Amino acid sequence: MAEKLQAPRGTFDVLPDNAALRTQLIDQIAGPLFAQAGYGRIDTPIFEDTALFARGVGESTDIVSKEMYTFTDQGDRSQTLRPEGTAPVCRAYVEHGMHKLPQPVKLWYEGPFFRQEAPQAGRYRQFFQIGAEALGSDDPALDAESIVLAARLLDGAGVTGARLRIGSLGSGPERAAYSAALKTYLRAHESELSHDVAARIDLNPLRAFDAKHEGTQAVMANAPRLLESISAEDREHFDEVLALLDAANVEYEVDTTLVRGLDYYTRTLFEFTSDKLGAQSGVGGGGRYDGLVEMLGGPATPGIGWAAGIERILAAAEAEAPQAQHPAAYIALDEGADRAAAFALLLKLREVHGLAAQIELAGRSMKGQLKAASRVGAKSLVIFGGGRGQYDAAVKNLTTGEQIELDGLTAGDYYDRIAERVLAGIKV
RNA sequence: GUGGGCGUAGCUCAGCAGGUAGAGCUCCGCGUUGUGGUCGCGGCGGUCGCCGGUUCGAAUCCGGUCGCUCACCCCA
Repeated sequence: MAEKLQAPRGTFDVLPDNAALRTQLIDQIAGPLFAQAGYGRIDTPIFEDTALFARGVGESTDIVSKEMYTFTDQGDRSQTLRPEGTAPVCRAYVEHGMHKLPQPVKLWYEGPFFRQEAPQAGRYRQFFQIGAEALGSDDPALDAESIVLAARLLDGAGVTGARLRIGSLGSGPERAAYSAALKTYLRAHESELSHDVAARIDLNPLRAFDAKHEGTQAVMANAPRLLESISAEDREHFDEVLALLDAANVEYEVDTTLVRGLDYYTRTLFEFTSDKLGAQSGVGGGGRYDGLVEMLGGPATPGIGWAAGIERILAAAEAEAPQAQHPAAYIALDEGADRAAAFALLLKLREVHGLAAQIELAGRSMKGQLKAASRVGAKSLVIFGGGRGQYDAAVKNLTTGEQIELDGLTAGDYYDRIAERVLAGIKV
């Protein structure tokens, strides 16, 4: 038996109802929000040099170490399907010399991303994200503006009850000192930690805070906190971000244990969660990445950004699919009708009169055509007669049931007369 | 990769003390030999995931395998 073909594991088809929901989110909600805040849209390639992610995202991250879709192209170059959006945007910023533009440069994007993980609720191998990046300033107001945008997007999308957790990772020597202290602490409790956490004490000790493993959580409850050891300058920056969020009426919880799985984050870090999503509770998140652009070969450039999962936003929002457009006219064909004339009318209604019009395409009975017209919500029905002497065509208002019969198919203005009736709902 | 749950019509599911398959919804037709949304009747549609075993006989029992799903890990 031929094997059944289906969408690859962890991927999905977006069918029309769902597509309408997505289009609405991106075009009606996100687009205007970003435009208002001075963010310009950017689209980067779906795949990039593997080195971009290896360097930018970090070798120690799960994303780079085991989740990338990497392939070798015909030129023997290692390419990778993008697993996240920040590194590519920074690459584009450098490549196009955007540091010469007025700073900060604000960019947003939307599209598919790829990570080879075991799929589960809210986690896919191809998933879609909306993201925003602002480069070239470390003003805390930029952090606040970015976070407010994310919050407003979730609001606009109908996500209720989302929690915003926020923290600061600090920077520089304080962060390095903290990292060393945490490693020492973790090693002292190594036997109580989960296997995974113990194995990456040196690679990425911070992620121990994120473990669900009971023993690990018990250890971490008493672990030293990064937020308490950041520099005075970073603390001041963080406090100002919080003050601005207060001013914006954005609710948040300061979380001293907040960590994220990408290496490039510094200072401000945040995450939106919803309890409507199962184990994958994160709707979106982001933070500051003041060293990333330089790491990618550009000038020292601070930056902040976030990304939110479109599937997760929609799952948390449970929004209704917008209604499809109702056609103004549905053209039905009686047996023996002049099909060419009916087709010509169809195009005339669309192209000359700008109407949404459909024509019978499935060979249904007259009764079936009436049902079909009703089902698609057509306002009017145009019936082409079968040349049995009754009429050439009839226009029926499907709401009122009124019907008028029009003869004179060969007259030059015949289609226009029909269109007139359709537009007027029969009466002229 | 590891563990739990599940795989029967397009969709949602029933059937499982083993006797060769059903419902609802959808779709199409008829009821009005030219006219709809309700209702009634009828029809289309399934190698019961796949392979093997037990049995006179398996969708129903056993083994394997594939797939889906949830969870761990991690993250959008």
